[in-house]
Amino acid sequence: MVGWALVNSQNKRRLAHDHVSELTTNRLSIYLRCLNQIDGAGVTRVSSQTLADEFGLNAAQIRKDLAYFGEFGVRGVGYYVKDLRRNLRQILGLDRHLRVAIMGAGNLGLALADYPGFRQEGFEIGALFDVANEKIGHESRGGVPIYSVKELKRLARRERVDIAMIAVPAPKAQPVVDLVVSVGIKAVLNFSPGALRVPSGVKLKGVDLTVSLESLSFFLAQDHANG
Amino acid sequence: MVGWALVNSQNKRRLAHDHVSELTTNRLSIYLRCLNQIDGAGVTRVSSQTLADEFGLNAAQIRKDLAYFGEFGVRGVGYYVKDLRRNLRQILGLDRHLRVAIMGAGNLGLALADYPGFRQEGFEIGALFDVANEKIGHESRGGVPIYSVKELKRLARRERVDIAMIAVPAPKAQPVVDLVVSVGIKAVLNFSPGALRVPSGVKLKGVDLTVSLESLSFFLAQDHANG
DNA sequence: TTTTGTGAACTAGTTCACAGCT
DNA sequence: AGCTGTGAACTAGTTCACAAAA
Repeated sequence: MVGWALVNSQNKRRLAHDHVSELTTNRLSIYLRCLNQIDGAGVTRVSSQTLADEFGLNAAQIRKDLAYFGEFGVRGVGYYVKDLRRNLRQILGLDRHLRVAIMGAGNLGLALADYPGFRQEGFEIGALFDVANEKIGHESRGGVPIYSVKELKRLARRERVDIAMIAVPAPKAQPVVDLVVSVGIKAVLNFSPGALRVPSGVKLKGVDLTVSLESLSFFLAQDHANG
Repeated sequence: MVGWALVNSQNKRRLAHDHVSELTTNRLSIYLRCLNQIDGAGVTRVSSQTLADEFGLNAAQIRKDLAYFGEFGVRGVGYYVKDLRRNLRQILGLDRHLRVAIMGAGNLGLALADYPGFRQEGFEIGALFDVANEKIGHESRGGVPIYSVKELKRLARRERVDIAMIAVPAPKAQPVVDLVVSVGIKAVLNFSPGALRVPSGVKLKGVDLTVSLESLSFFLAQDHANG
């Protein structure tokens, strides 16, 4: 009963210092996707067990993850799909519109800029930034404008940027995050290989394609050696 | 002392049924990257402590991860960089040349095909596959040819394909992995959002961009609410 | 002396199982 | 009766701390 805060009469919320595991936040995102799907299919109520069976999850874990943020279920009934969906969107901060900037207008940056999955959940890819003069002034196929990195400070000041994605070559990644942090961006998704340093208060998440591939390679090597 | 196999006179290797955690295999890939870097800088010997300090890791964990696969270190000295690098490459299966096919020649598939990080560690992106007739016969900017999915079976038979990357729209992802599995590919890296089903014996790894972004959004929402 | 390799201790994460609510 | 919310039990992963080796 310590560390709780009643934010409104219905839902309790954890305080910031009670840190939520990243595994949990990842799952919340997955639960939301599942709910979107079954909501789209016209289902109005769902039990943790049904969700678990349907999507290969564990029922107790679903309940525990959700219960951490409030009492969203109804005993004997389950969860109301639209209701839980709305609550999850709020918990994940998807109720407010988030603006994303992509650093690096290479193949990967341009692909990310036009990735349809992002807009779908309410993210707005507002701008690409690059150093190459021949790219500046142009835009991605999907219409995201490419600016000079020198413009980042000015543009980030003019209109809030919530998240930066780093899609620059590895050696430029650290200086680019440093810049991104210096303009006040507090969340970074890094696609370049290798670890980056950010000050505390800034959330860094990495998508490391090399590590993913090499991890698969390991599996194949094991399989190959004895199996 | 149970579950070990001496594969050669020098190095012990775990048997396949002693399953290695994915967290460990991911770290092995990171260690290899660190070693490549310090090897490039001309360093010949390194202790777990130095590696840990340099790259923000834990020394005991490095030693434990490595010791699981053999006795690569020298007490009182540390690890010989080139030697350990070679051993890690072998453990990760990077000593043999791995061939990768990408399913889906959209923005993301094309970007992945030309991603320089892959070739660097010895992966060969051999082909893209798509259903769109206007793409077939063309190639990525970097020269990776685009084939019809109908050709997958024939091409996979002609020359071994070790890994498939799935970069098709979400609703096509499950049928596409099913196809990939049916031609005998045993390792899949999925970039489409949502979980996929594969038979046991096939290793599936997911890179879920939506989950990553929403997890960052959660952090911002927390920060915003009370901070 | 230095640093590995590793059991033991600890910490985090998951699953069980059931009291309690509808 | 049915299903949530949750302490307790369990499992996995990390870090400590030190004996053994060079």
